[in-house]
Amino acid sequence: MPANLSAIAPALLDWYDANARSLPWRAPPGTPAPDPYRVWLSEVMLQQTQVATVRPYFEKFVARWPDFASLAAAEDAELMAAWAGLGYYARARNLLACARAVANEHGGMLPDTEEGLRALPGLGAYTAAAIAAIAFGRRAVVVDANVERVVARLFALPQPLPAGRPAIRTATESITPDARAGDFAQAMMDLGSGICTPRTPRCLLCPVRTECDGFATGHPEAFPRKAPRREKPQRHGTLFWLEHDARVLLVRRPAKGLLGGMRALPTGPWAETPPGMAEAPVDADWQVMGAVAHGFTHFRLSCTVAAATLPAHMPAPDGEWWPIDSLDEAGMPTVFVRAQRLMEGLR
DNA sequence: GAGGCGTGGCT
DNA sequence: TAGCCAAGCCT
Repeated sequence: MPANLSAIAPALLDWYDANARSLPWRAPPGTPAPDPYRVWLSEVMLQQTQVATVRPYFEKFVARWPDFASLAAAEDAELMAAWAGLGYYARARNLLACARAVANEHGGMLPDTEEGLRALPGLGAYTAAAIAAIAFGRRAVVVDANVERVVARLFALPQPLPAGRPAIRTATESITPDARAGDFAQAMMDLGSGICTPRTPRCLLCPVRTECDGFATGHPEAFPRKAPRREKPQRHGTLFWLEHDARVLLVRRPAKGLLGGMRALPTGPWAETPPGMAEAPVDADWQVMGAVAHGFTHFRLSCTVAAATLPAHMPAPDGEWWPIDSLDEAGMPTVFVRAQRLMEGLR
């Protein structure tokens, strides 16, 4: 354990006052708390997603839906399309459910306690604590992947993740100040993303280097230790590009599961071996146009792209005929956009 | 507890 | 360059 626990928060807050990143959802250090709506929206977008990726989505969302009432009134389809490309699409479904709960059951106001926030869709232990601290000034123990790394190094905690999480939480609790808990949390995350980085930490720039047991070991990058990952399996599939009258057939994927609720090209099964034209939307003269690859969280996907035109006099299958010229506005996940780009390259 | 669930940046 | 990793949540 670091010799002087009480020195960590003041040193970190001083550093934050001078070095805080300027972010569109963040109030400058020392100023009144930012709009809870913006804090909530940014925190959900930032779940497992880096700042640079989130920023343009955040700007687009607040311009279009500036508060809970406007977001609660959005159509599911337009919300899902606006989220396309950001990933983890359950977040978008929960975002809408949460906005509607706030608008309809909480008088348009976000609960201002960790417990109240935790009960809302899409808000887990981390996000509830972060919003309580950042938007409402509550003392809350905020632990994300950055904080895990910073704390595991400060305390040189030897236990591998995920088993070591309770010890990390206890250690974080021991250095969280009563005042400015929101700034403290954001300072820890700025430190983790810019200085206390995973591979090669910039310890010479670190404001708490002198308190850091991991630095003292000479190998801070060794913390936190992690259990080995499982290998990702390879799967194969077919994406179907069915044209008719300068339009292409799109479908809505099932509400839950992979890419749930998103607009997409029709697909066959994603299996261990290439499925060929199984489950094509119509019986047509399918031609293989190329292939696209994509990595998901837990498997890799390699897809054949097959194209055809709708045979004359054949009844149209279920789905939307989307104008090919405006396909960018359909809001499809990335693997389908890759297939779209492939087809555009062949025109 | 462990696995499902996206995507892009970095080394 | 091919992993590794990320402001996690839900079941």
